[in-house]
Amino acid sequence: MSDVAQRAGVSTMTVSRALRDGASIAKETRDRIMKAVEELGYVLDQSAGSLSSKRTGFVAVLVPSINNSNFADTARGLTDAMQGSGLQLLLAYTDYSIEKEEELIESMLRRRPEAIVVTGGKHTARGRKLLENAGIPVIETWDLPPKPVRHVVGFSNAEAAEALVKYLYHKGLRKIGFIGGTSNRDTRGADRRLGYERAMAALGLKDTRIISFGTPPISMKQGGEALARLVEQWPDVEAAICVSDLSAFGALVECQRRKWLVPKRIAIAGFGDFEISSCSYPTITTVGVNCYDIGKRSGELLLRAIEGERADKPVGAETIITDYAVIARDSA
Amino acid sequence: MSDVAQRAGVSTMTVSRALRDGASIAKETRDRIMKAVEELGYVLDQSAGSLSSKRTGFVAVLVPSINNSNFADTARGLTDAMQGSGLQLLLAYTDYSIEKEEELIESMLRRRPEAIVVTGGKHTARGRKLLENAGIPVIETWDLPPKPVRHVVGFSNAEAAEALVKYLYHKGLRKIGFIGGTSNRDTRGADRRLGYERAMAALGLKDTRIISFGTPPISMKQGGEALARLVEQWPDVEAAICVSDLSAFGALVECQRRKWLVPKRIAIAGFGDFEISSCSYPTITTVGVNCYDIGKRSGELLLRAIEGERADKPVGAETIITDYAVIARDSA
DNA sequence: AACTGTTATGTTAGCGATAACAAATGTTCT
DNA sequence: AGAACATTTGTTATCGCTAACATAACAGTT
Repeated sequence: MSDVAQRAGVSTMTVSRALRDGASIAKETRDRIMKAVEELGYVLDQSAGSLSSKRTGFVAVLVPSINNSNFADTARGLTDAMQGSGLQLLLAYTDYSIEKEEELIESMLRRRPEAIVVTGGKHTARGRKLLENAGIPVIETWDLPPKPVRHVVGFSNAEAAEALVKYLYHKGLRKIGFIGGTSNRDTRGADRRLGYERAMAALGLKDTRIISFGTPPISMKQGGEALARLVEQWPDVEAAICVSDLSAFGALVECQRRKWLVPKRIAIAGFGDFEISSCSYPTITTVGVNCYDIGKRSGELLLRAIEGERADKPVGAETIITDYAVIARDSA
Repeated sequence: MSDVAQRAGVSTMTVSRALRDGASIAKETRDRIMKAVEELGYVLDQSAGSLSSKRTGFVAVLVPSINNSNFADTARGLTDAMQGSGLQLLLAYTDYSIEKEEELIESMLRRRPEAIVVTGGKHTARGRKLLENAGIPVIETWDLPPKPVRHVVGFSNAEAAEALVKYLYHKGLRKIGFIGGTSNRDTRGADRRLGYERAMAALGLKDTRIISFGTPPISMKQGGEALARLVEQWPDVEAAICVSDLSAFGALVECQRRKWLVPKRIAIAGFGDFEISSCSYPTITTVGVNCYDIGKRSGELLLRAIEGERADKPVGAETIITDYAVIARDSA
């Protein structure tokens, strides 16, 4: 930077001002500096600037997987919301493990992000403590934790699954099964199963039919295999709710392979409104959950929260509940 | 850090050493320091450390879209390769625009990454200059640029598309069409179209049948619509090569909707070997391109390159050509 | 002309860590 | 015992930038 300053005949401070906006600087001087910058191919060192200004411009984001288009959409919503704010996403994926999440929280905090967005409300004890003591806005997404760390942008996965069960019930279906992954690593998946069980009980349907198969996130192929197991174990099953649209599609294809008509022989429903559900044949009934919106609104909240911190007026803990809706299509 | 030092009765330098590995420090002292760290909830400030050590630990990665599972796989390969190296991905997406890429290259370079990975070999003039003068290892992926900036990990999209045309030809198909996006923003898509045209010419098939529809990346739905246009314009068409598996699936579903048998009435082929192609019914013939491997091998190359820079022995420009293979399935 | 206010630039002192060297302590060997 | 070396810890000086304040230059007001 001092090279640039020398070339433009000013001090480094003036160069620094020229390279940011909002600073008071004569247009003529700025032009001269920009010319020098261009000639020397100088690129500002933001890591040094961050240290001095105590503003890194980072926002840490932890998602279970980037291969999941739902979370990719959330990340896109976040990026879009932060457009023009000078903030940059620091994205990492936890692989659906809260232990890995703990590690990542720590390594993210080392970068001194100005806010952190995590997926879900379940963390390791130490992970939670790290978040609480981070001294920056924390947003938990995709869930409604009973005891949030601070801000929340999400919805109740259990409630959404309940709504889906009720929809099927109104369609006259009674023998409804649920297909999901084995372990409880995927806490949102576990919540959906819980919602299924609660709704079944509330509707007076005593016999639950649950297949737990495959490590989350359960794939299309695994969805197909899970369906096979479901109908083998309960040949009378009339409908299958799948923990995600991917597995629902796998189940649907398994039916096609068997020449079973969907929803006549068996109804299929998914979760998440992935693109595939509106494009498959038949189209898949699912629960739309506004993934992009979760990101977008998290981003907006986070901008306000960062602004608040900076002005020494922290915003109170906010909980933003995002919409979900049963999307009735052809498969159920 | 000085708080920790005081509490442990040592200097900050000793704390710094305790928090990194490989430094010579007495086990007893380290334990005492770790205890103080734990008690105070101290988290190392890496942005300060980076400035001092001139090592940020960042690797910048630019992909067209994170919503595309192919690129997500590449990102996963990169992450996996860098596991344990202390390097962290700084991921951003260009939205298939080289102008946006230019902006992102600059904003990434401000963070002083130790290497940068970009998708494709086509950049704006300024973008290219920034990469050339960055003074760090540069890897271009997913392509074989005629004049690479430095390292390359990829394959020829044109050649892969040619192989697919030849496969269909050997199956006895002659009236082969191509479905892709409109603009040339997606340079890999354009390369695939080029490969299609070259192969058709080489096989003496004069009549190309090309539908350009939708802004890349072309979706499932658009794939369906594109197929409709293709058969409307050329009712005699026998096969459709789609620029990606997503559009191929859309095309396949459009056929199902019309009660057309695939591949009997029309054969369908995709590109990329997305999960859906092995799960749909019928399964989709496609070109597998080892997305994960591109990331993994880029990561490994990048580690070597960073190591080389550090030891002041820059590694020579390398070009790693990854495999692709026509995966014969049921749709063609 | 003297005062006030505004705008543009410069000066100084860090930000929080680590590199490089120096010093202190302990260990081994003759 | 004293030299030679290894191991552990401390000291000092940055890293490249920006905050905060100081100063200069100029315009407007009385």
